[in-house]
Amino acid sequence: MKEKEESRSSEVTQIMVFKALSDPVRLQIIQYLKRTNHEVACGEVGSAINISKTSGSYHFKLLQSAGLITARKEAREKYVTLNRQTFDKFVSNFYENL
Amino acid sequence: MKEKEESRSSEVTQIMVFKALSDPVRLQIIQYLKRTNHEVACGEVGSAINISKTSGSYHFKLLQSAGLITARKEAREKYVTLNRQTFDKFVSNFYENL
DNA sequence: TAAATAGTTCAATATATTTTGAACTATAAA
DNA sequence: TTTATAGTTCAAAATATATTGAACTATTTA
Repeated sequence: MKEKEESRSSEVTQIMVFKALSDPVRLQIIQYLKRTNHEVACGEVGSAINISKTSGSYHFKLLQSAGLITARKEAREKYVTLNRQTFDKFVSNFYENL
Repeated sequence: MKEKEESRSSEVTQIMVFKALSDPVRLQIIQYLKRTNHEVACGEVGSAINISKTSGSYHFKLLQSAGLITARKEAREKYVTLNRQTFDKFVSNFYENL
């Protein structure tokens, strides 16, 4: 039987994931998202952790392309949330999958 | 009761660990070390994955300071091995510990 | 001793990542 | 319909990482 295709949004690699995780700003974003534990607008996160919107935009995009967050655009705002699947697949099981 | 001190070799942080893991050369080193599953000299790893000794030296040092490998110097050679503890603490349990 | 081997250090270069502000798009509110 | 808000894009600048070769230390072998 054919392997189930990961409905990959343009291919996430192990390195993309670790690179995304190796920045203090992005770690703060992730912590914030885990704490709130529900969709939040980028702007809310950004002001909570005190970064410019430009910088926020950069970091959210990077987290998204690493598959660590999913985003939904509603009108003016972009709501983001953690994507557990990627953490499970690339982080928690990293060693075993090596 | 006082917390047990992590006999830390000059403090490993979450970010150091992820930074160390977000490079293709270092991932190859780690894969090699996991496969061999016992002490190996840096030179052996280096030639297996085809990198210069200077580059090897750089990457092994970085992996070491991130606590991902431990090293033992015997005469001319430096034997390295993976340090499971760091993987467990900072990688496998990353999400839970956030 | 001389030559070879394993690794480190250094400074230079190359490359990648992050931050910034200005200009932009799209939606919402006055 | 102007003004405000949320977010993006761009190019420039700042900063951080990685690669290189030459010179080095220490150990081993001839």
